Amino acid sequence: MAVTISDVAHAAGVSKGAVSYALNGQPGVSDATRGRILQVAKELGWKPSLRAKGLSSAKAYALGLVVARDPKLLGTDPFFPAFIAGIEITLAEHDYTLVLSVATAPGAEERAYRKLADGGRVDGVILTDVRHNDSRIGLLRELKLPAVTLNRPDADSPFPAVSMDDTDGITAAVEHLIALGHVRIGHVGGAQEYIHGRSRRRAWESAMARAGLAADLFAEADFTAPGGVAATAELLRRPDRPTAIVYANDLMATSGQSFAQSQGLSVPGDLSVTGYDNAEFTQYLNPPLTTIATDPMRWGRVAAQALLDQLNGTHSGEDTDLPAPTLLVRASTGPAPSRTIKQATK
Amino acid sequence: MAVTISDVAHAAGVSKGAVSYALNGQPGVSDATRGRILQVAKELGWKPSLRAKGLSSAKAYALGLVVARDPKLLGTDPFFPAFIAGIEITLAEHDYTLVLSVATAPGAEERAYRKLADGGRVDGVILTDVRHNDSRIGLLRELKLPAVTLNRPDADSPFPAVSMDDTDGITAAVEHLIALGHVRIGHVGGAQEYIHGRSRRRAWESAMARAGLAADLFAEADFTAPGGVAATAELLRRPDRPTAIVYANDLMATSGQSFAQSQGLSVPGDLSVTGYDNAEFTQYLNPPLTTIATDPMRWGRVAAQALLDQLNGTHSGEDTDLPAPTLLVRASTGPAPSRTIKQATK
DNA sequence: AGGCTCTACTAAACCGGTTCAGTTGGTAGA
DNA sequence: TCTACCAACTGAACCGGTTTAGTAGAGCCT
Repeated sequence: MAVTISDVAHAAGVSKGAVSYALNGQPGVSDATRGRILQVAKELGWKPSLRAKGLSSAKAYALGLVVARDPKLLGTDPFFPAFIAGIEITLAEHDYTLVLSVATAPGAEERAYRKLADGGRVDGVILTDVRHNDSRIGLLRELKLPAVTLNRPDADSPFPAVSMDDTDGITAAVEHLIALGHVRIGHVGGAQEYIHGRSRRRAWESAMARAGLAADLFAEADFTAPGGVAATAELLRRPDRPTAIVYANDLMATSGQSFAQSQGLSVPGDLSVTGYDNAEFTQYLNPPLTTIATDPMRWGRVAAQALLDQLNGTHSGEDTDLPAPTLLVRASTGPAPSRTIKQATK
Repeated sequence: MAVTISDVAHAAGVSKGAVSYALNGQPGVSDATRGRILQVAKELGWKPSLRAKGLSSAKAYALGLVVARDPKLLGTDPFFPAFIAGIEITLAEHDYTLVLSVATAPGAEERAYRKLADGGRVDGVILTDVRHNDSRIGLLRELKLPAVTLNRPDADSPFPAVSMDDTDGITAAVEHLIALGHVRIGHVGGAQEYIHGRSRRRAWESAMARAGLAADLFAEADFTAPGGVAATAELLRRPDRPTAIVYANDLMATSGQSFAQSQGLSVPGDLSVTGYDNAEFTQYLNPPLTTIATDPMRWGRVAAQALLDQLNGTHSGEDTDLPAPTLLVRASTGPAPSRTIKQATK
């Protein structure tokens, strides 16, 4: 329908091949001819057909991202939109596009990867939310789909990783609380199925151990708000209940803080709380949340670049380490209560 | 690299054409032959190449969505992730994929649409965040790119719209506040450049007029949290400051409520507050936010279906109306204060 | 002058599908 | 028995690029 390479060739009085060489900056045409062809192409408003290009060069000029989340969780996590924006910044510079799949139903995730791979819709994918012994590693290997993972999987993975350490942030949070005099510091973890759920828990354990404190106040949740409530309730029910809780993400911290307040506890008077992610709304909570400020946009930018490098063979093969996120102290953390612990009112 | 239609044809002892007919359910092959071909194709693990299919049938089998937002705002709006999930649900049923573009820099938006159109990367796009006299309508017309708009643009648009009325929700919020005895009900609007910013403002004005109340407590903001703070500050500075504020979205309501509290006002004792969207975190605010519960996922599902219908010519050409979102009363709204107005403490 | 190499280009094959124009064989109708 | 027609299939063109093999002509060397 639009103007094709043949039209340009005809108008410039050369063959299709010459036009292709000229437009791709390849040798095989004189500078004079190249200039004329480019001129004609511009005049005719020629735009290369991605489809034709893809067919002959066996590339899709697209990267894939499969997000497997509960729809409820999707709208709340501030990570993805910023992360995707970062990916786009990189892709826009390379005439690639992003194909996004959202898998909400169980089993839909594997189907989504297969769909992207089978038809050759994408040239590679970015793997987020890496899980313990993640089955997707094997799947992608089987599908022969190049990939980049966010953080290094605990299972053997042939794919380069782009990592943002979460140890430092959690450690800083725990040390901040210890400096405030807290001793019984609990941790509400994300699903331990995720490696970032695990690493944050381990970071909390290590920091506690280094300070000679017992890391026994742990409750596992699932990164969701209701999960945060349940886990917080569990910790507060303990006879030796914590005076501070380090949450594995902002959403759980938000709902946990809200729950504690509804039980008559003052934050941070009776309970200090820290989050993770620095979602924008956390600064408008009452009190504003002490949290750990990550940079998802940068993560997206770098991950996309690593994948592109891998596709054109210029990737070093080594993992990339991003600067660790830092602690952002706000008003949800304060000195440990000096009085004897009083049970939370039921 | 993979198995092609020629491989299947050879293995089944027929021509490429016959295989194509068989696999697409077209007439021209006997049932016996068709069965044999399908059998062979399955055995060989044949998957059609999207690229080849796209080239010969002049389709991309993909829909586009361009999101033009400030990166800061992106992470906070609960609308998009759920909306995109809805789109995916529909697309997954039709072997289409979603190409997502995020345009953060000014001017990037138009480039993004051109990029999607030029190479033939997508067969159509969904237009969100429709603006007053939206220039994208003309652009898409020029690019000959089929589209569906979310809500009907105020400028002349040839594209079908999928609408979710926001009048009812805002009206319900205002009436709820009036029933609680409020008289001075303000409105913090979103950017009036957006048609949903305008329609929410008009809905507030109409509801006030119907109750015989003056609609003079308006402050325009931009749907962002800092904007909500500024607009709230402006309204509270007025001598006849409002006892209730209807916000055009949750993010502004959240930051506005937080700001009012920081000024020593009690919510809802001194000031009642309503939001719009029902972002999950709003139920964990202190107090939980009265807001309007929309259904972005359904919107995405229906919009994608409308676009697909349009592409294969089965669209009626009429706009689709979705059920209006409803008011969700929580604790941020309460009876109007009976005492004389005291100035907010500075 | 003949042979050689190099540049600049053309013609055609190719990617993997769809689709159109024929071809074949069988059956029905006269 | 001859024609007409139809179902079932084949071969080739086609989509719009890339890429390979081949060629014409210029320039250089001996």
